[in-house]
Amino acid sequence: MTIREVARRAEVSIATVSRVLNHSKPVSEELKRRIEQAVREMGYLPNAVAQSMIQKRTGLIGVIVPEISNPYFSGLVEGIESVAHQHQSHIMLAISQKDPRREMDLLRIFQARQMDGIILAAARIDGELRRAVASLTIPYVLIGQRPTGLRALCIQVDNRRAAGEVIEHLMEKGHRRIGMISGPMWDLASGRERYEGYRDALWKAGKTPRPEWIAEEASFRLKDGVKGMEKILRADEPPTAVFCACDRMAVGAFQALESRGVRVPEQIAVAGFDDEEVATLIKPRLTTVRHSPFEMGRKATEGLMSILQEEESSPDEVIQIGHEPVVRESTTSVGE
Amino acid sequence: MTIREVARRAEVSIATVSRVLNHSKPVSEELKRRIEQAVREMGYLPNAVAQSMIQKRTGLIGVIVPEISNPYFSGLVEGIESVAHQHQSHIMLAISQKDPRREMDLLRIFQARQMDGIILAAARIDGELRRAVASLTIPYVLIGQRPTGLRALCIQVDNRRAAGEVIEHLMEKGHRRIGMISGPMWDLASGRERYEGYRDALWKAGKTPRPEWIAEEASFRLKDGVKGMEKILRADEPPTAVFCACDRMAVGAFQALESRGVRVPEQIAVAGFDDEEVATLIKPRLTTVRHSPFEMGRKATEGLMSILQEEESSPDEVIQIGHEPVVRESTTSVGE
DNA sequence: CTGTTAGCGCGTTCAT
DNA sequence: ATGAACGCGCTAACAG
Repeated sequence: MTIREVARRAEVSIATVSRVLNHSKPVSEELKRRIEQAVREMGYLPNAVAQSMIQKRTGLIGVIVPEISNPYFSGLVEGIESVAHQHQSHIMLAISQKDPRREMDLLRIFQARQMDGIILAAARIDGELRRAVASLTIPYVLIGQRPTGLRALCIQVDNRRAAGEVIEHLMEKGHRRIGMISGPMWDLASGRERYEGYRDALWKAGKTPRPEWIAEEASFRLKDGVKGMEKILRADEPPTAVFCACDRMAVGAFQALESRGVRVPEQIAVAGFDDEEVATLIKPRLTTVRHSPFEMGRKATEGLMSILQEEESSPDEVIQIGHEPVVRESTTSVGE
Repeated sequence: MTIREVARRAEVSIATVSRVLNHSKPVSEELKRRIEQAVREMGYLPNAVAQSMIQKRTGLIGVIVPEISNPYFSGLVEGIESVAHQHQSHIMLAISQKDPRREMDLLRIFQARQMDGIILAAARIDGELRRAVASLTIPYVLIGQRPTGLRALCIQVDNRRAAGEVIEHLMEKGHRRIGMISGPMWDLASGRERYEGYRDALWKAGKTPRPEWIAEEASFRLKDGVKGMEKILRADEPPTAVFCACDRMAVGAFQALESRGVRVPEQIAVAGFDDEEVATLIKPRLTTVRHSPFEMGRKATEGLMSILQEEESSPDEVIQIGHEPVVRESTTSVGE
């Protein structure tokens, strides 16, 4: 079923059919009628692959995320898709499982497949992957981090500042011994930034947290929160408040505290990060930082689209997405 | 950057370059060496769009889901992607927002874009959409439902049976007055199936639930669970156990019960469906039905792939995905 | 083994 | 306003 068959049926040339289909040039009412009828009768659909080849535009955005069963990334993808849809574009979604080699492969594949642009939300962009990104020949946007020495549009949350605000909140509540359950420092860039925000906020207040108050776990899962809190509770003089790198770990921390009979927030205040749905489902409800992965996805895609339209090269810009501390019952206590 | 330039640089014909790149025909070591060197030096990448056009195979699977910020669908997509990846294929992901018109548009677009196959996880497939699916010219797999009069491969959970098992569990616990908080009957197909499983299980046991024990809410969200439970509590003689169409609604039911000082499971037992992560995070932990959206995605894609390879037409088969009731503290009580 | 050529389906000149 | 012919980048069939 090609344009040629439509042309034959309508007894016109393929050029005329193309003109009617694309409204590219005026065509007499008579021929237009015959062509539209033929198209309708045959249920003809233009081959988008052939169109892409000529127009040198696929209307496809390549999206790489480490995982998707995680509200952060699914929200991100939903934001991306919504803007792509507005621009008549579609997304090719690939899940890297945090594997840098797979991420590099995907960059190659997306280039070969002539994506109009790429949105990369990799766990960490450095080493070989950083070089691969740098040598990309198509427009791209980075999510969640700003790799050094890479001119690019980056969309991220100001993790450092947001974490600092949580710590300030805890200090206002009177807490002086504040610990943190952190994920791996070198996995997600945001992990390290949240730790630095914690550290610097204390530092600015003239405090230095004891090493025993800081648990650096192997991943960001719930069980790591459990382990982290258990570790912290073993300190000679445990902290009165603990900041967790993400809500999921905070839930784990809750569980560890509960199984030891430590009450939140009366004995230990707990704060998280991300404001996932679970933050309002557990008791006490969790103080955390709200931000919008959906909005990040939107902004990233809008940025990409404007690059595509204006034919700009990489704008080397960082767009910070808004965040907002949300105070709930898990930190209403006043420390010592 | 085309194959022609590579050929020129290696001083061979484009056909020879193609042969080396695709290992399709033997080429002398000498030429092979020169070509591979040229490819490396130029960083040449074959244009996958041009390849698709010739091979009549894009290596692309179109995936339609109503939403993605929902563990069910993100798990599904992750399963699909994992198998697609094994088969060197990629996925084009589209989010329909449950809009049947958008779903129909997407079917057209996916056909125009020459997808190798389509996986459709629509909320409901009927009316115009059902006709659009039926007239699809490319292989497809349906997720979560079995529309009448449609020969197709369908992957689903046996919602009826699973819901029945939950009810049986409740009856074994001694419950005789069992209610249900259901979502809209005509939105998701699974919603109705779960209700029917509930109804039939009671019917088989010779019981007929009172209408006041059944709350049919407008959607499957948490707040609908709250409303549903409030409604049920207004009954003259409230049930001693309530089955909820999904875990999220069960959480809402928990909240409604808590705000009224009704204790779970001592005064009312509550069960859910889906075994989302939250089921183990709330207290008491939720009795529910575990099944694997990831596995559904895998099975769907494997089915699709075998259709593609064997050139079979629609196999008109229903594959039931395993499920397993998970009994936790929310139903440990013994009813009256 | 290697090179030349003919399309894949379509948009777009260029004549008419 | 319309049609014939070319080419997008590549693979495959055909010669040599």
